Amino acid sequence: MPELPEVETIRRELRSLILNKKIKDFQVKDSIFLKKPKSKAVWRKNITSKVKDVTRQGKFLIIQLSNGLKVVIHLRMTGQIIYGGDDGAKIKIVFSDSSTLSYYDKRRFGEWYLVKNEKEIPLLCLLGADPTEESFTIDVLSNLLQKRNTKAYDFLLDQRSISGIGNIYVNEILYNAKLSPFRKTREIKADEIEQLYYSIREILNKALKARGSSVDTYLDIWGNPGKYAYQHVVYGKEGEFCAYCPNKIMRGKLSSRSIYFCPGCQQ
DNA sequence: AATCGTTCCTGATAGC
DNA sequence: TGCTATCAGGAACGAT
Repeated sequence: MPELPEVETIRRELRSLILNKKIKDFQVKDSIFLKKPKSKAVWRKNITSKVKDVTRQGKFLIIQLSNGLKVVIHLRMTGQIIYGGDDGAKIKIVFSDSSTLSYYDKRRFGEWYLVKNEKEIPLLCLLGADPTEESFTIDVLSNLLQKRNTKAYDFLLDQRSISGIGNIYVNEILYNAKLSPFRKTREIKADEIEQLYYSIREILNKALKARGSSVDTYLDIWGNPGKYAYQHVVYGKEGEFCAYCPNKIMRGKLSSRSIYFCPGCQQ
């Protein structure tokens, strides 16, 4: 499940690798990933341009081309981007120096767009604050929490409030902040908001330093796993003792996905 | 209008 | 042992 730290790790290294390279060919083995346009031929015709920049918005990876078009990729659950790669790739970008980028995706949920404007992608134009930016302050978080009337867990996962957090980091963040996943956003007090803010920053920064979490299929562009899963304290840790109290980490269901939390610390 | 539950997809694994 | 059923989760979609 590539979330902000994983997509950002990919972006940073991909950028320095493919900047100013010209795309020579675009090979597609499975068209399910091409969301807009859907035609393989239109992609092949329009993608042959130079890479001007590689950016990220939330969990979207964006390859900016000199011809003004943008290749927007969302890895969803099992999407992988590998520099080089093999013949098993579902999509392959070939550069004029013969280097390649390969795309793999076991569960086929990934999304590829080739658009003039990000606004053509429904969720992308609605994305909320990037929690790793300087502009994301305690006040910003506080205002966002007031605007919503939902549970802390659902709030953090909603890409329209804060972008980039998925199920691994939401569980780690809430535990670190000692905040219940069921807590209503408007009922969170000022000192708790401050703690939540620092937990968001700290967990995402540490995950970024460790090059992300490889619990399922995530790999960096070299095909190597990230190391943050070794630092997970609640995600996938059902039944293990909490580090701060005598309780054990519990697993439950919220909004039809798995939540992991300490019933003692996160009241 | 905003929130909540269901669906998509396939590989891994629990359970009979 | 071998098969089937269930689970995993990001975000669109439909229902409330």
